[in-house]
Amino acid sequence: MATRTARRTGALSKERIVEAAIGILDTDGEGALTFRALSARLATGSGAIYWHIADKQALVAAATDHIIAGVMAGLATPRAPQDAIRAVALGVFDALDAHPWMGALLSSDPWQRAVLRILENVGRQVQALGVPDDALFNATTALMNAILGIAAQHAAAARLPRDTERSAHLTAMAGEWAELDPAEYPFVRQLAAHVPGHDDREQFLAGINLVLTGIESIRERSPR
Amino acid sequence: MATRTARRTGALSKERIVEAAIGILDTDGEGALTFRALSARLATGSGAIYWHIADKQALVAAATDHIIAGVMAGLATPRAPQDAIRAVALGVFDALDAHPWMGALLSSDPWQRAVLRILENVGRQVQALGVPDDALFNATTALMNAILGIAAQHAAAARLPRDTERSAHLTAMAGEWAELDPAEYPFVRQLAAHVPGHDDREQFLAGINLVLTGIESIRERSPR
DNA sequence: ACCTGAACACCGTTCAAGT
DNA sequence: ACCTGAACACCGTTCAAGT
Repeated sequence: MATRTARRTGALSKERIVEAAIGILDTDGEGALTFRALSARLATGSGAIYWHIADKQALVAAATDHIIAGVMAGLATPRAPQDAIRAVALGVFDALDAHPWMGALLSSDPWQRAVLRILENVGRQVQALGVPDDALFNATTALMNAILGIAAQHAAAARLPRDTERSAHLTAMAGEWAELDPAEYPFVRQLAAHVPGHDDREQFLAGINLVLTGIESIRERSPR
Repeated sequence: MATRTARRTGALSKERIVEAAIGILDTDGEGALTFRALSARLATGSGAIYWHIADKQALVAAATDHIIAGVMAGLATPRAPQDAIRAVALGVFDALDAHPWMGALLSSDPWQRAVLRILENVGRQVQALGVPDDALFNATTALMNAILGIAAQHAAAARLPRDTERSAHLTAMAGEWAELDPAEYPFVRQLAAHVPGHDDREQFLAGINLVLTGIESIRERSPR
């Protein structure tokens, strides 16, 4: 009887759990992901989830990995390594835009699976760029810092609950910045004035390009 | 009667609370900082703290700011902007080594006070470097990413409870890395082989220098 | 083997009541 | 104005019991 496993449109599985978690995170934010909410959505007991996943951290890590794996698989692979690196970076940027809750994990756990996926992809391209072995680690880390730095910014934005509260928080922050002692914080105040008008994505790409320029100049310095 | 305010070696204050919090965080890690533990250490009621500080996030932010402010104040200011930038970066690095729990906040809240302090300091030096206005923001952000990237790494390390558990976790992680499919993760595996032997601080400084090189090459490209 | 859901051991935060 | 500490409204996780 094949109906046995189909009792509830298929039994619980790690994949089903991860997909449900992503649904909650995307719709209601990271604060809404609790084992109670998750088990309600899956029409199961709250303890059942632990049969398939170790704990909450593993759950969020699996959700993040699920999305990053999809991004990496869907990437076009351009001829030039520089373009490939930009493609990876923008892929992560756009994924963060759609799933800002990933920022918290990506920027706080440097050795988890999703980060290793990005690292592998970036590292290979840096290698293809002809960067000498002794600079390979530094160059790749600098690019990862640029990518994960934007993850941190999305994480910060994701922590603000809802749109209304979000804009309230933003204006409160802008007010706080304006009140910074001009004698003590001239640079930050000058920078803050430029923030409202700028395009995040373009800004991010410019940061990646700056690091690429730096890597290039190292390569020129020690040819072969 | 002057004895009135001295009832309990001085009344509660934000500063006393922050210092007690730092004590707990340094000794027992971020997991140990609870309002119950904190109020016990201060010999007060758990609700009393809320009279002086808004909530837990504000408490950790104040603790981080307290330490970073001290670091920035104690900095020697070298002649060359590059040296000044390196001094700021290493100051933050060493503070993170002594107080790894700061990593979580520094790497996750880009607009909090402690981060603004670092940003102000770095930004001024980048300006002194003669970087043109249109590249100023990018150059400073790239340096901040390098500094806050190391904060994230310290945060990850700080989350591991005690030394015994820590080394167990590290070997478990090394084992996990070794088991990564060699066909899928050649770069990560190659990099992992180099990790055990390397000096964190030196590595960090090399990353800062790479970004400085990149900034230099931008400056050369568009003089004045 | 897989699932249930009550129970456990915590949290941060609030607030009526005190001084 | 400042402090007390019980109470509230949650959490993640465990585990005896079921199928």
